Amino acid sequence: MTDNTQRPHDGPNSNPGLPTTYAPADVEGPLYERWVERGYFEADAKSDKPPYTIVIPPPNVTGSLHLGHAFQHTLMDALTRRKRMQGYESLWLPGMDHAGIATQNKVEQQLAEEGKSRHDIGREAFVERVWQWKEEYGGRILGQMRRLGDGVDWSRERFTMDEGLSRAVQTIFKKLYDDELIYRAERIINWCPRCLTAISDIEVDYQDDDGELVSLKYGEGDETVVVATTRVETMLGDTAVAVHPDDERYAHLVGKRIKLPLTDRTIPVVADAHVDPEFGTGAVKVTPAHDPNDFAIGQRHGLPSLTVMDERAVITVPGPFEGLDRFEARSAIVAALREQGRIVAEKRPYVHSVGHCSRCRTTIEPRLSLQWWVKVEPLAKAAGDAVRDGRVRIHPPELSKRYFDWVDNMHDWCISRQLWWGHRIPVWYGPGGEQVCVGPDEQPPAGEGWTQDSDVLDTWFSSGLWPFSTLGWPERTPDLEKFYPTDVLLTGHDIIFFWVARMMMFGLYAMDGVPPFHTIALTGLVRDEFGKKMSKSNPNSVDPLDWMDAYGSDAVRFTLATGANPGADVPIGEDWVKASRNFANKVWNATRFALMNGATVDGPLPEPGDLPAADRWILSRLNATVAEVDAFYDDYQFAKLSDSLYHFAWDEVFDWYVELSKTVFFAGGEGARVSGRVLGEVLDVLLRLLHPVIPFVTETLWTTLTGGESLVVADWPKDSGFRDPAAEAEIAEVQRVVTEVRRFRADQGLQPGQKVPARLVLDAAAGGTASALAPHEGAIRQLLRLLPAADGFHATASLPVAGVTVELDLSGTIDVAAERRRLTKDLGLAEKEIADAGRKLGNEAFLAKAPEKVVAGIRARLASAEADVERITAQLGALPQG
RNA sequence: GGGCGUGUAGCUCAGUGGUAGAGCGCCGCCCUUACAAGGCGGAUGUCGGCGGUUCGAAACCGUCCACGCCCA
Repeated sequence: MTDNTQRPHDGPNSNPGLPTTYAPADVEGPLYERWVERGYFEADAKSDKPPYTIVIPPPNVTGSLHLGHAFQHTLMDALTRRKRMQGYESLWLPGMDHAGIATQNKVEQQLAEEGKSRHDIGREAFVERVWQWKEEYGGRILGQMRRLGDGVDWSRERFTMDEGLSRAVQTIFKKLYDDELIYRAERIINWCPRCLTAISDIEVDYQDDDGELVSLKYGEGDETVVVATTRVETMLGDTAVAVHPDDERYAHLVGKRIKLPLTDRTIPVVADAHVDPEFGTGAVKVTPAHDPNDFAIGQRHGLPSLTVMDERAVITVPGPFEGLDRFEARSAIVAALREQGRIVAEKRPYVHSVGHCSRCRTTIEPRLSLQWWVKVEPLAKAAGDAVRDGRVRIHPPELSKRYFDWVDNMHDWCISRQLWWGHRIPVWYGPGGEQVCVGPDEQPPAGEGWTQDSDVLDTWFSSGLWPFSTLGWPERTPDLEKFYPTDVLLTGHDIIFFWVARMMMFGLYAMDGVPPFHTIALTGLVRDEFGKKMSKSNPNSVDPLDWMDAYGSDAVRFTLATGANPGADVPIGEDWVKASRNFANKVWNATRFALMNGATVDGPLPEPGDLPAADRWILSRLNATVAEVDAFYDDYQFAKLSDSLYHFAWDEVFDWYVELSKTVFFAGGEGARVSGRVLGEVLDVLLRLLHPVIPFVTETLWTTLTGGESLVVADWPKDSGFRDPAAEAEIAEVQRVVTEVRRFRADQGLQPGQKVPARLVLDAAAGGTASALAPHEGAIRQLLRLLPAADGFHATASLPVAGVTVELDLSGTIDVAAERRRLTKDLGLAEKEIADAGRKLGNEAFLAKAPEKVVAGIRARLASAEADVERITAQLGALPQG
C-alpha cells in the first residue's frame, strides 16, 4: 500500500522504537484481547463507584456488522469509555436478539436444501435445529464487534431466548394477562402469505405499485350499483355494498339485496356514514374478512365475514377459482366478469400504495384472524408522559414530536406470530374451552385435552424488556439494583416505534414506573459519500470490515464520529476513512518525534510562571480543549468533539507547538528538558482525550510515552482552569509574522528549503508587541529558514508585520510584478474593509442601537485596515519601478 | 392528504442577529533530519428564489420552488 519504506530518510536516522507509519493491523487484535483478558470492561455490581449503563441495541443473531452498527457502536463505546475513565462503574451490556422470522427463514432454507420442510421434522426437532444453527453460524457480529474495539462486558452477554430472558418474557406476559392488558381477539391483521404469519403494522412497508382499478357492476336490471376495486378477487368474499346515507343516487337501494356476480349469493346494500360519496361512484364493496375498513363496516352492520383465501392466499371458495393464487384469481375473475359484461371501466396501470412484508417483500394480505393483543393505551400513555414531564429526554429534541405522535395514537399491538422460533405463548386451552395463562413457576394444567397455544411472541416483545431482563429481572439481582435504570439508549431514529417505545412501555410497567433510561440519543442513518441510502440490495453498500482491514478500526471509528451530528444522517466514503487514517498516522508520528526528543511525563510540571510563552500558550489551549470536549460529550455532540480534537491536535499542537519546540530541543540543555516535560504533558492529555474515539493508536502511543498500564483505565483529564490570554496573543503574533513571510517566499517562488539571509528589525514604536516578539526570534528564524545577516547584507525586500520588519537579502532582483500583484490585492481588501466599516460608523442608527462591543469591534477593524493601507502603500512605493 | 426536516465552496456538511467556515477535492512549490498517510502557500460562494422585520439577516417572519423522511 505504501512504498515509503524505501525513502532515504527512512534509513539510518529513523527511530528504532516506533516505525515511521502506524500499522493498525499489527496492534489492534492483540490490544483488544489484552483489554478483555484483564477484565477492564467487566463491571462490578458491588463497586462503590456511581454506575453508568448502556445496553446495546441487540443485533439480530443472523446479522453481521454493517456501517450502521459500526456507527452506533462507536458512539456508545466512546460514551462508556469516557465514563469509565471518569471513575464511573461503566457497563456496556452486549447481546443479541433471536429475530424470529429471520432466523426461522435461515433454517428453513437450510432444510429446503435437504429437501425437507419444518413440518417434515416437527416442531421440537425444528427448534433444536435452530439452536444448532445459532451455535454454528449465529453471532458472527460478536466477533466483528471485537474488531471494532467495542468495550462491552462479555461476561454479561445475553440472548433473548436465554433461560433468564425467557423467564422475564413469561413473567411479564402473565402480569399483563392478569391485568387484562393482554387479550385474544379476532381482527384483521397484516398477513404475510409467504412467511405464513401475522406481522405488526410497523413491519409493513408501503410503496406505490402499478396495479389496476376495475369498476364492477353488481346487481341486476334496475337495481345495479358500480363499485371499484384494486383487489377484484376479494369480491368472492363480499357480504355487502355500502353507500353514504345521504347519497340520493342510491337511496332506493338501501335495505335491498342485490345479486353478487359469479356467486349464487345476494348481498345487502347498507348505508354507512364512513363512505365517501365523492370518491369513485360513491359505492364501495364490503369484504369484512379481507380489509380493515370493511371489517369495521361489517361490525357496524352485523355483516358476516367470509374468508375466501387460505394462509397462502389461495382461493378456497368452491368453484372455478378454487385453488388459484390470489393474483391468478384476479385475472381469471376479471375475465369472467368481462364475459358477463360487468366490467364498466378499467384503469391500468393504477398507481396506488401497497403494503409489503418488510422481511420478504411479499404483498401483504389483510386477513381476519384470531390473535393475541396488547392493550397499549395505559402503557403508551405512561410512555408519553415520561418524556412529557422531562424524566426522559429525547436528543435531539426535534425528534420528540415523532415519538409523541406514535405513543399518543398507538393501536393495540398484535403480539402473536405463527412461527416456531420464539417465546411460545404461555396459554393453555382445555377440552371444555378453558383458557389458562401459566406463570413461570406454575405447572401447566395436566390431563386429557389440554394443549398449549401454538403461536410464539413477536420478537419485539422480548426486546422491549431488554434494559432490565438482561440485568436479571424478574429477580431483584445485584445487577438490577446497581445498573437499573440505565443511562442512555442510543439508537437509530428509525426504530423509535419498533423498539424505543416498547422499552419505555414495558420498563415503566415492570419497574414500578421507573423509566429504563434518562436519555434517548437518536442517530441518523449511514449513507454513502453522495448522501444516498445504503442498503444490502444497493451496490453502494460497504462492509466496514474491509475498511477496518485497509485503514484500521480507529480510522473507521473516527470517520463515523466526525460525521455524527445529532439525529442527522451520516454520509461516509472511503476518502474520508483515508483522511482519518492519515490523522491517526499524524498523531503517531508527532508522538514518535516527541519520544525521540525526550518528551516525558516524569516529574512535576513546572509552574506556568517559569515557562516560556509557547508552553503557556499550548497549556492554556489544552485546558480550553478539555473543557470544550467535555461540554460536547455531555451534549452528545460527537461530530463537534471529534472536530475540536482534530483541529487542536493538528493545527495547534503538531503544526505550531511541535515546530516551535524544535528550536528549543535542538539547543538542548535545561530548556529542552522543560520543553520535553511540557510536550509530554500535552500529548498525555491529548491521547487520553482521543482514546474513547480512537482507542487503539492512542493506547499504543500512551503506554509507550507514559509507561502506564492502559488508557482504558486511565483517568479522564480535568480542566485545570489555567488560561493565558497574553501567551495566546503573543503566539498569535509569531504566527502572523511567520505566515506573512511564508506567503512572501511562496509568491517569490523561493523553494521551501532555500535559506535566506535576513534581519529582524523590531519596531520600537510598537512597544509591547515588539518586545514580546524578541524572545521568539530564534524560533521565527528556524521556521522561516532565515540565515543571520552577515557582512555585505543587502535588504532587497522589507516586510513590515505587526511589531517587526523582516528584511530579506535575496541576492538579486526580486519578482517585482509578483510582489506588486500581491500587495495590490491586499490593498484592495483593506480598502474594502475601510469602506465597509466606514459605512457602518457613518450610520447614526447603527451607532445608536448596536451594542457598544460591536461598535468597538468595527472601530478596531477600521483602524487596523487603515494601518494596513498605510503600510502597503509604503511597500508599493518602495518597490523598484518596472 | 397530514406532519417534520433539508437547501451554505466541486462533493459531504458545520454555522440560532454583528468580518461566511471545516473536511475531502482542486492549483502551485517542496522528500526542509517525526510524518509524502507529509510540509508550505493559493483559488473557490448573488448562503435555493422573492418579499418583510431589523441599525444590521445565511440565521427571524411570510411566500414560492426543489429535495428528503415519517404518518395516513
